[in-house]
Amino acid sequence: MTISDTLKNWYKNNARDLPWRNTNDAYLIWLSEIILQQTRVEQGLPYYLAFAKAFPNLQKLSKASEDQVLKLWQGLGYYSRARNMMFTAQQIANHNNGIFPNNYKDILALKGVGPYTAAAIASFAFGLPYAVVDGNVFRILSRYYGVELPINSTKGKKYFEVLAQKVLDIENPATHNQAIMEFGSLLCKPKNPDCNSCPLSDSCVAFNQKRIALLPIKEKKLKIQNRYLHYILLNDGKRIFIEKRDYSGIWKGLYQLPLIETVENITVDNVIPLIMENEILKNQDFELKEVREKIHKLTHRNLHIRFYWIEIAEMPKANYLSILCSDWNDYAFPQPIHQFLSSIF
DNA sequence: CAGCCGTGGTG
DNA sequence: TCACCAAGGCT
Repeated sequence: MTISDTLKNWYKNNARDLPWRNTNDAYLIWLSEIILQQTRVEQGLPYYLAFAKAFPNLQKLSKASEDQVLKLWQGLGYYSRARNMMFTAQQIANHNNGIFPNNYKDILALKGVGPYTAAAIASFAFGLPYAVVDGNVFRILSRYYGVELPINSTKGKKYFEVLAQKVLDIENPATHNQAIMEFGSLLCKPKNPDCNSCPLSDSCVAFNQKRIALLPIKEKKLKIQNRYLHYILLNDGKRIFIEKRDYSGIWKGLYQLPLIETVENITVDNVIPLIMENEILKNQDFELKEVREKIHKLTHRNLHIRFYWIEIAEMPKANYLSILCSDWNDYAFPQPIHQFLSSIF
């Protein structure tokens, strides 16, 4: 019994029934893999179902509007994935006769597709012998073989790539890849792995040396910085202003309320003059109805967000998109803004 | 290549 | 509570 045999045998008895495992359609497999990047199955599943329904094939996706795609992607995070997916769909539709590339090199060349996703698509859709190396694989291999190289170092990544490829069952790459990831996801978990029922524990270096909790090793901690965002909900009873974010920084291409960003965490009283200086409220009478605060934590930022709910007699002329309050949910908003608007309207 | 890019679950 | 981190990739 190889480690792959054990994993596949375990998988046969423990696999979840997931929709992208019941198809050989490269488009649907690609869609699922993009959605699942840095995303839990439970979180990505409803998005996959919605996308597969709205865009059952690559042609349909290639003709979609960016706003439509971003609206479907709303709440999933890492919004560049959605834009890269559109770019790739259009490229394949327009320059490759709509035919999804069927070899590793060409799959890897697609925008938004890196080594992991290329190996996943190549093996699941085309049965090609490429080992996936994701967070699960890092964890399983580092524990089973007792590898102490940091998984986020160049040296470590290279080492685990080679090791994963060596362990791969080249006769059954698709099943092997599904099995090793499912095993890592359900049994060999980051915390409290179920070593008591693990079929590999006898020969697992980390288990035998009681170092399960110490592996895999990850170096460096990223520093979390603060940002201070002041969003203005300007409302005349019928309409509000919104705008589309640009394609730099967070929340690329999503919509937001008129924004003032400050370098420091200044008080509400000190923000009011800034609001009054803003083009949309210059020389206007307005009433500040309510201020709400929320700290929105990203992986690498703490966003200190304040919403200023301002009532005004008549919407001024301004370089914003004026929409009906009742239509607010037609637009893709970042999660904190979506939650705020959802509590208002 | 180190920093950037979301959201939500977990212990 | 809070650090960790999940089927990573881009620049």
